[in-house]
Amino acid sequence: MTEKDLRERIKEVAVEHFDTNGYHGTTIRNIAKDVNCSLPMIYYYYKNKKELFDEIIKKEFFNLLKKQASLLKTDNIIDFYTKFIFDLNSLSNYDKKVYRLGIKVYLSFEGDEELMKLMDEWEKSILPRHREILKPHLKNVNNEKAIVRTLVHLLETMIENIVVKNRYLPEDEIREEISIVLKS
Amino acid sequence: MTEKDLRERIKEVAVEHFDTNGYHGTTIRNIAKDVNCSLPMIYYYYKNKKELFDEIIKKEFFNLLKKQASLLKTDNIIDFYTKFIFDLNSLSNYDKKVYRLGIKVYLSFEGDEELMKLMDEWEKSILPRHREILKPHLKNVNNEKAIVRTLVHLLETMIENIVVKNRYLPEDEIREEISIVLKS
DNA sequence: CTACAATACTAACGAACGTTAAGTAAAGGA
DNA sequence: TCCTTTACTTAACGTTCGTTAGTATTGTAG
Repeated sequence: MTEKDLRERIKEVAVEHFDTNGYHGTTIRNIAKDVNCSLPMIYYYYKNKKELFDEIIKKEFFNLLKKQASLLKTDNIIDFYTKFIFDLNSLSNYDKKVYRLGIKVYLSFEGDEELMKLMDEWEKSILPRHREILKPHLKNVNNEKAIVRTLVHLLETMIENIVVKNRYLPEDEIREEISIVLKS
Repeated sequence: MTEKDLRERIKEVAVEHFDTNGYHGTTIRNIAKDVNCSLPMIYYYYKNKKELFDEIIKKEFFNLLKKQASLLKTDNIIDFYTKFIFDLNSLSNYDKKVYRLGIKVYLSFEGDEELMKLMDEWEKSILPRHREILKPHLKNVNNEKAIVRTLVHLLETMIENIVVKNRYLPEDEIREEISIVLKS
């Protein structure tokens, strides 16, 4: 029965349900059924539905973001960003669903104010971080700020395509688009 | 009491609720309360909850898209796209919420398979349409396809920023980003 | 004035929800 | 051997949900 830690299994199934049916569309009963455990076991490991959801965003999603943000970068900036996006294609299904859920909260389609505040803080860190990465490569351009902004916007859509819409983006298409922005 | 058509008022309040709380988080009772009518009146004008939601997407959202897509275009392509995006800032609150709901369905965060299919069809029409618009302006470039794709991706993020995240995007920032892609 | 449709309401249905009370089974240290 | 802790169960609580049956009110055409 306890092939895997039950607490973990509950979370995995919960990700599935929250992703497919949304917070309000997800029921503890259905999670318990899929986990093949009794209903109160969910409450044994998690205080309530909201805490289960929060743990997924706060731990799973932000861990994913941090792991992704700490990727080593190559000296070729276009290679770096291409790889950064392309690797999302091979994220595990679980990670993709966690990511998807996170974006849902990021777009304020779900979650409460507390989670939204976490997202806002994260968002504020995005532009400066990429500006730092791109700084050495954008020395002799006058519209550096706009280029960074455009690139970040472009990255966002590509992430959404892969993670949210579950599309496969080929490496050369990613490279083409990034090049268009960075070689302007 | 009947200052405005009740059927219409129900739909307006429904947009508000679906937008804020999602499909499953929205209750007919709360809609009725905000409309200040009795609960069964909702069922008098709409078959059920799903039909109310569907009408918002099928009629309101797609009308909005069509209206937007039929905008007259200027001879300057950068002006055209800048205006196209910038004008979203001054969409009415109701239209913004309808748009937001539509994007939610577009990203398959909500709605059933039928609605998703409508979205897929719409999505397929996007690239060819912009390719047609851009064709005369991208004659002597070899990566025309990639540029169109990049532009559409960029437009998507800007739309999301304005409509979904409810940010104000200044005209010059929009113009800068579009120029970066189109002048490459 | 009357009859009949359209519009509105009160009240309630059964089902499903989040959550918890209360108890059992197993395990491990004293 | 007893006792405490951990892991788990059945059963039920009260609430709210979508939906509808049944009835009253209103507007209007004859």
